[in-house]
Amino acid sequence: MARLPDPTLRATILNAARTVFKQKGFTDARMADIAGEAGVAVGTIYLYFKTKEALVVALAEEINRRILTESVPLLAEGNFSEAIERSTRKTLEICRSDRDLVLMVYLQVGISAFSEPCETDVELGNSLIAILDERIQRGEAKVYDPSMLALVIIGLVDRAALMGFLGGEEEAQLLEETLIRFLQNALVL
Amino acid sequence: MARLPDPTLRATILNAARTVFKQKGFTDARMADIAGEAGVAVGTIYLYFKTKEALVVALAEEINRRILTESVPLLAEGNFSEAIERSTRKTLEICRSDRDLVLMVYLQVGISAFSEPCETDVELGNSLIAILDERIQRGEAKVYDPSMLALVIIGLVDRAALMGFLGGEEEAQLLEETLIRFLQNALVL
Amino acid sequence: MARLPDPTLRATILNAARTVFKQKGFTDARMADIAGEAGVAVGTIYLYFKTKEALVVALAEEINRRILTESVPLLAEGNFSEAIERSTRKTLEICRSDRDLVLMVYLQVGISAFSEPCETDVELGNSLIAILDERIQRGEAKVYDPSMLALVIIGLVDRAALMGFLGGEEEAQLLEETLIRFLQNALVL
Amino acid sequence: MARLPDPTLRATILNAARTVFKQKGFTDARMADIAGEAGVAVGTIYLYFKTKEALVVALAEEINRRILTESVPLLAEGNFSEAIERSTRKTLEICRSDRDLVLMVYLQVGISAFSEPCETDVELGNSLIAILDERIQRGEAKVYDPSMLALVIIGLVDRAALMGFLGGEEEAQLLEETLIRFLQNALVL
DNA sequence: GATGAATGAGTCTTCATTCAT
DNA sequence: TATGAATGAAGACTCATTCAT
Repeated sequence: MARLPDPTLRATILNAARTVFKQKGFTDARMADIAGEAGVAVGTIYLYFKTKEALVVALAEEINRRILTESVPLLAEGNFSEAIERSTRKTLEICRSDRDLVLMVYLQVGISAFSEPCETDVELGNSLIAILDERIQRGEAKVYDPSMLALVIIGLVDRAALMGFLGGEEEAQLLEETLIRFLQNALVL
Repeated sequence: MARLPDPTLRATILNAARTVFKQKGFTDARMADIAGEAGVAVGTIYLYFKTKEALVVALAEEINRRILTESVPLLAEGNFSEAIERSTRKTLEICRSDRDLVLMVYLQVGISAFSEPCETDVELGNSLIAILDERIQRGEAKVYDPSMLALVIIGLVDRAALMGFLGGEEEAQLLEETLIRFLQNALVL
Repeated sequence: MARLPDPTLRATILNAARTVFKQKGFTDARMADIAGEAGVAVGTIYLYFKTKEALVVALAEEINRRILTESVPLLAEGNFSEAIERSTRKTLEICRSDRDLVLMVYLQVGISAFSEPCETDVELGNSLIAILDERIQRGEAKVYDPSMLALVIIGLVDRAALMGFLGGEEEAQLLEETLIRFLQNALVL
Repeated sequence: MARLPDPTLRATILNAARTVFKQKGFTDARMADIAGEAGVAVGTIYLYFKTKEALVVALAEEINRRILTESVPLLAEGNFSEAIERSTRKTLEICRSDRDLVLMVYLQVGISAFSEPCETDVELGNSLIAILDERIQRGEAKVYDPSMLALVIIGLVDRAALMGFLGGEEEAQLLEETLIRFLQNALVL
């Protein structure tokens, strides 16, 4: 019986991968598990993703993409100090609703440590650089090298998101406030 | 009386593990490689380390221990702003001379993400908390929750160290300066 | 549609296992040897048999099945004394043509001594019990507890088959005659 | 601290081996377990036994030796029919008090199937042959080839012992009675 | 004799990936 | 496009045995 071509199959598989990775971790997740969760055959996964690692990268890209479109623009709008707060909260919120994805991003560090950063990593960096450069030009931000600053901020927020997850709810909240003030103090002129 | 346990063997094996992990990464490093590098039999490794992962954890503990004894105390001495600079430079220097270990530490995030933080992680955090608390009490540092602040700083410096390694020498230098000023701005009252 | 499962592959693998077990014994037989003999990949074996021991059990079931269908029915037909002779000769013949399998059956005693008897063991016992009970009812056989008698006979013939193999051809023949008369004297009224 | 030379160490080790083999089976029993149970170092075992298998053979010899000295002579004394009963009961009693050893004997079949029978196997066979031959000469026993008959009887009793153990107490008793009458019917003229 | 640290050969099994259908 | 049977490389770990003390 021919299955109708499913244009959303890629997304279905990716969601299945997320679920299974969350339950079992990267190493213990078997492609067969993911196939089962997605309701497809193992071979089908390979029509959409070249390797198991590609699934992780795609998952990481997904959260990067969300931050890129939902969180980063907030940093460019309005008063810098408030922008930092809004943007940081948004980023942590995104991470919170996809906590497993954040772990994936970190896992990916292991995967890509010796390889190339993925496309959205670069995009995310560039967007941030542009915004920070603009803020510096306008005299709203302390003067840093924008590229390095972007690295520092991404790393910091990323790491804070992970740390928040490893602790409890209350601690996460406290960490969020600390992080925002930390960033404001470090950045706002 | 039987052959006495060789007290240096553990260190020999650990160094071999560092070398091999550096060359091949965690996953591609075979226990046989490590044994060969250490000049012992494979089984001997298992007399000192329960699993392959235990080698990584031990390696991570090593760098934590160095930061704890060499780098953290610098943060407590003298003028806070200068202490931040000295301590940060020292930390990055330690990381630089053991860049492979840093990657290991990051890899360990993958290993221990769902498990307990290792002993030295906790110690490192507590030391930092004590120092920051003291600085805040003395009115030298901006007021943050010390625990959260410690997390933020550890994460930040850690991440920066990793990032520096992924880039070139020049970029690493620039990142170091950026990081120090970032920390100073965020912390010093 | 995927490659269809090869219905003969299970038998091919089982035969290869028989050959290799015969040559090397259970412990020294490597799964790779069996795979090579069968002309399949190692992993393929695991599609049909859960473990190496499962191969032995399957082999043991095979000879049980043959005895059950070819040998046991002879015990029910015609004159009891002659039935004993025919059935015993047939059993030993089956064992002779599959001498390696008999050793496997014995090996299985080691494997399953503390676990459940396999399905065909039970079937074999039940068939024998039914026949012996019938013979006793008809006054053709000396009166024993049929269940226990079945155990005794199975054990005896089984053991004799093994012993015959361990000796030479001539001895085997002599053992066969001895066994038949032994059974006739013990059983026939 | 020098341990006093223990003349019973061989027996101590053998008993430890019996205990551990009983608990874990041959394959899963580690030499270290046996050493621990015996309260000696691993290397010490090798002063008394060449290999792990040698422990099994020694254990098997032990039960053979007991049957040889305690059970077989009973078969030579007095009325044949009663001698069969007494001897069989004794044999099964020996097996019952050392049920683990019987399993070892069976395990040994796996070990020695392709190698030589052990010394006491031969002795046991010869003793039995002599007695049966004598009984036949005296016209007390049905005429069989004594060698083959010995094999049949040893195998039968041995197997019955094993089977009895796998069942319950009551079944064992029933099996014993069945076996004795079976042997009497088959043997006594 | 006794010890037990060191050895290292040995292998079952897994599972990402392929490809015939 | 989808399937899933077949592949086979890969490797952590065990444990019987040795031997320096």
